Amino acid sequence: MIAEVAVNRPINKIFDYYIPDNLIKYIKIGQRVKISFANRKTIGFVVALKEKSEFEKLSSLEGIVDIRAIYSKSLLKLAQKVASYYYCSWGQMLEAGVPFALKTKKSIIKNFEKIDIDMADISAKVEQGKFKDILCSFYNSKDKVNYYKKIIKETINNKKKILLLCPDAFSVECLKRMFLEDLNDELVTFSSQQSQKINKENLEKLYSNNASIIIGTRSCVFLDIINLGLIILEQEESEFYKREDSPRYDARQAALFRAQANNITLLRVSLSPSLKTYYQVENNSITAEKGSGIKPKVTNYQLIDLNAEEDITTRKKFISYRLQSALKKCLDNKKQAVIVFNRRGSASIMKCQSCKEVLKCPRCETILSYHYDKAQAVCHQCNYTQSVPKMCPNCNKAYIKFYGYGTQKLESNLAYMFPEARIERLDIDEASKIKDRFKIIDKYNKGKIDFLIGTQILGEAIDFTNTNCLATLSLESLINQNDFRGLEKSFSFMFRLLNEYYSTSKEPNFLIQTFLSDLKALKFLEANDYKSFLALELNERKALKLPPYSSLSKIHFRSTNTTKVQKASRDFIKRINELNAKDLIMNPDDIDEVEVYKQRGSFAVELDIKAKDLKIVKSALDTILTDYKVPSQVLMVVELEAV
DNA sequence: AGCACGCCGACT
DNA sequence: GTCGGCGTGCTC
Repeated sequence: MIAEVAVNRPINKIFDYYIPDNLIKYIKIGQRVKISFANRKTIGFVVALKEKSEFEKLSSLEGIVDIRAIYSKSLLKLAQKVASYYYCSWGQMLEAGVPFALKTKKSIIKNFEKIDIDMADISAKVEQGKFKDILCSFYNSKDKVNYYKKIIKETINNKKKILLLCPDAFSVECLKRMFLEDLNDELVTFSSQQSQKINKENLEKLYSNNASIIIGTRSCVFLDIINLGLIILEQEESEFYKREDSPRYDARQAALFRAQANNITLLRVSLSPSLKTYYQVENNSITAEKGSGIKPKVTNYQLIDLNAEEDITTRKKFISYRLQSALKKCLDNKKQAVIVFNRRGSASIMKCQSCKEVLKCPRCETILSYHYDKAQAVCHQCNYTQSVPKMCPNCNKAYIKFYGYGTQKLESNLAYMFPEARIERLDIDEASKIKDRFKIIDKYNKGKIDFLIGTQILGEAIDFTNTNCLATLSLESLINQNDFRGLEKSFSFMFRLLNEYYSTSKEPNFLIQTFLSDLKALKFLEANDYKSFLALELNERKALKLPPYSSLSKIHFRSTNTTKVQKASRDFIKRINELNAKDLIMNPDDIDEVEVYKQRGSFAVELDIKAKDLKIVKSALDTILTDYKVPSQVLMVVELEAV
């Protein structure tokens, strides 16, 4: 017998392997197998079995990795579809979908006699149902979770299973906690932050058909689930659904393909739907369903315009008088406050007083931030860390001076202002692990913290009941000028926070302290009118022909060799230009305008391909990438639909 | 992706 | 003379 094997290489080809007699009775489609490929030992995926091969000089399989097939036939098909959509090989996509529990290479099985689980063929059963694509929005996470519980029970009653996809490991843990009481026996969770032991136990539980709700991150969209009846996308607006490295697929797109193939419902859930989804609702490709709950009214809203604030010393401390008095009132009344500030560290810039040289990351060329807890300069891009030289390393004439604010500086300023207050920070420096994040959140929820300073990692687990002050100082840092989606992202975050806060706080005060006080969008925040905000933003995009009124994809080239990235990207531009494709905009379109930048110690180029719709971009990429070979030592990442 | 093969330039 | 650059082709 012959196995058709897909390998984790950028090769659009399937390779035949002879199955040795002793393995024939164990081999299954969807299993991983140990093979020798191009003189190297590697792992491949069995995508089909057959009696004969056209190829004459076949090698034999060297072993079977999985007892149970990790992919059903329909999942293999799904992976193939997603692979061709995102321009990677079948094998690369299958590799990206391997369950967390099976990712170690230790799982190679030596003893083939102890096989007792054999469920691989059960999922051949085809579901009868109807495909639907629905957006469901809520004002707060409590309403959302109650709705989840209701729809999960309904689905379970129909003897179907639910795949609940989360953007990150933190959300997986949040939902797990919320479901634990009611649904513990039915629940399994998967994430890279969970221990390997738990991931394994849960996979075992899923495979032995003892789980009805499967909660997990991105790659779980490829989990083999028998009788899947519903896919939920939690926080559908989150960018974390997109994989950062190649294959740069979007789990939301994969989930859509899966729902379509299985004739089931894809439920997109959000407290602040993305502009793209909202646009699709407007154009009737997604159905909007009204979530339960009442829209909270915004009261005691204060916009603190830093341009108008008179006291310079206060401004220097970055805490305005009005914020200071609101915090004092909180403390006096034994109430809590949450202060949102999105910049980590203490100083955000370090500059020589003489030559004006700024300390930069040698790997990324980004500006380093100072973190006083470590007493080190840190790159927020790649985590590069160095000590701060006393004298300027460039001119050796003067001291390095610290400018700008971060959460650590804010914390120390608040501690100076309110020595009696219990202040803590919730940022990646303070809580890099999810357990630590929950420790801080639980402490706050128990009333053991007066002021909590948090970055955007402030999740949905915070209980605002006793919080009488929510302040944000983050508007300017959230609105990233380099990204036209900065406004959407920052306001989506603010609306989410605002609605959660006003739904739970008994005596809410909301303060926005900013220099950007005349932003139009702020009015919609005060009115809690997210829909009008989206409409405003859509108008802006329409005028500038930006997505969703156009389709923007990116081609990334990376290498440790500058000339090689430059050459590769120039060659790519030439190929695009030779197509003479109508309505296709390449940026840059001139080979002399290629800009190489530093990223984590290597060199990178980013090319934009823009058109009226995705079809035009895809047809150009189809023609170029079919016979395209990425030059050696260069990494190419196709980022389809970059926004 | 890696690696081998093969064809041209600039060096001990 | 040969060492080494990288274009092309192959991997069951």
